[in-house]
Amino acid sequence: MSAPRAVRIVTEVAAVDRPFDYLVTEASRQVALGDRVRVDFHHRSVRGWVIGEAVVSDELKPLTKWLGYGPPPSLLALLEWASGRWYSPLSRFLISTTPRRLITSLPTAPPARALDASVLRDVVLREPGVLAMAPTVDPLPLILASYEATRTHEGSLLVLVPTESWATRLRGRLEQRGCAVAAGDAQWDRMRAGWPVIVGSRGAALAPVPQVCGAVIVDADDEAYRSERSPTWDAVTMLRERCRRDEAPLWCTSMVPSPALLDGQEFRSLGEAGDGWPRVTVADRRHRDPHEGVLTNIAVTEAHRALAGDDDVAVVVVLQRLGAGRLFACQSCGELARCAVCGQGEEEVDAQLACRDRHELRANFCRACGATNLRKVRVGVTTLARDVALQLSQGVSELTAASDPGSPLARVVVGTEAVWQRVRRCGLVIFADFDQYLLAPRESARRNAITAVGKAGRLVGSRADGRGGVIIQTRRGDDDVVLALRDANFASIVADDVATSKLLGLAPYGAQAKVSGEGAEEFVREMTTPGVTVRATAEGFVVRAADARGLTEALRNARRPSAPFRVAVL
DNA sequence: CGGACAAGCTGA
DNA sequence: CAGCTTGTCCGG
Repeated sequence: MSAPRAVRIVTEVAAVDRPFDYLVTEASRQVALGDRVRVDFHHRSVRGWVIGEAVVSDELKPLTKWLGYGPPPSLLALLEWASGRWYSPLSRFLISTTPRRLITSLPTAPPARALDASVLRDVVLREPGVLAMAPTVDPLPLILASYEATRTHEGSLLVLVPTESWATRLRGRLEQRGCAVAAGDAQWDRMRAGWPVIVGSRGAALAPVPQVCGAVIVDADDEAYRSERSPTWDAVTMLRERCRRDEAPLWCTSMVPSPALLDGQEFRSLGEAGDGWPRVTVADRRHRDPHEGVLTNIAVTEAHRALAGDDDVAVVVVLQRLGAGRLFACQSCGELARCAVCGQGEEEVDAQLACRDRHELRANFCRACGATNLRKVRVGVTTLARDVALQLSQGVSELTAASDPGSPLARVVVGTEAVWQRVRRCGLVIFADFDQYLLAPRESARRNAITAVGKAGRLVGSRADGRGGVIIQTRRGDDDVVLALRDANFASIVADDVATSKLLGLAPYGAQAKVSGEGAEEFVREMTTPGVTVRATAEGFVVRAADARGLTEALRNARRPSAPFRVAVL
């Protein structure tokens, strides 16, 4: 008979964000940190996780049963950090790393085998950190180099790509070259056993491997790495912390690194960056016939050339959809109506014009030439598809996120950004209305615009291979972003973004959280920590602090309100 | 979250 | 005042 033992348990009941202690009995076997157990909790039988040891006392109830393996101790510690960092119950994070079925035994992980010399021929190892990588550059050599550099260290290599379909393809390519790869809920036991390589999307940052020996995040600025639902954690921040704890190197690639990704590091380019970008033609609509169709003459000419090629899908016309907002343009000079304060596109408000933030409500006239004939210039996918079909005399497929993924595509496709998922290759991508990107009301709008062209480049190929091209239809032909795209040189854009982030106190030069809901006001009223500021917005409140640590502290120290509230840490 | 228990309401 | 609803408390 061994000495009595008690453990600290967190239950699946998210609303009760507090651990409770239970006695370990002979029946509950040798429970270890992270394991899943069943306990009687307040007249209910619930599942939970062991998160630590506890002091034995005769007031404790015994835990009912050992259920199976949970996250390894190192991941458990990371999740505890994450629950503070993103202000969320620990059980929320634990649930997201828990397999659907119970795992009661683990396989033995194979060794991380050396790769064939032939596979490594063109592979160059890079220093860990952030690498600017042009969109058409294949990240595989970087991943193979990281594998080769870390495979003799204890632990697993985590490889993250933005989408599941990309992960599936990459998994096949790595297996073909001799890597033992595990991924997904179905192979949870393999990951828990420490398989050499893990490949996945955002969730792979929380793969249940006992130790990380290295990690690669491809396209690290992709929005897919941030969770939309609460908790709003992001894979880059999470994996940075995980690699720091495991003393493992982390390589991040990005088409145009954001200030948050760079995190103060210097911007390094991988190879001749410009060559990996597509050939970009700017069709400036200000200097064109206002009666020209939705496609400019140059776009029509290029489209016919692409249709003569042999790509299954020859032409893709992309329309960035922007909620209900509509842009207004002057019919005389072609200039867009923009807010004098913030530069965002303006929309119609009570027969006048104003930006989304309503900085200035003003009369309906053109700031550039004074004319009063402003006109809506935004169209939806359906209208656009009909007009494109007429202009090109071609059958056209409409493609949105709601489209049936199995439906066949015509040689001309008109759609939203859902096209990046469906179309693998084409001859020409036309951005019907690039201003929708340039004038989007977000700090990251400019980088999103560039990234969209990068994704187009993955369909049409780079300027170096000369296969296809991208046409940008815009009324802002002299915009920095448009010029940078034409020249495939983004150094000044990156530098500007860093300067803006410093000025506005955005990550990594400051931290903020959005608080909303009925109890939001009561919650933020408690925040009196020096250096922490609270600002009211239309949706609730924004709490700002000098860094993530200060923000975490301010949130944790504030008393929880009685009314429901939501916190989204950015 | 959800069961326990207390206080409030109702109808015979 | 039993039987039911509604509200608040608290969990090991």
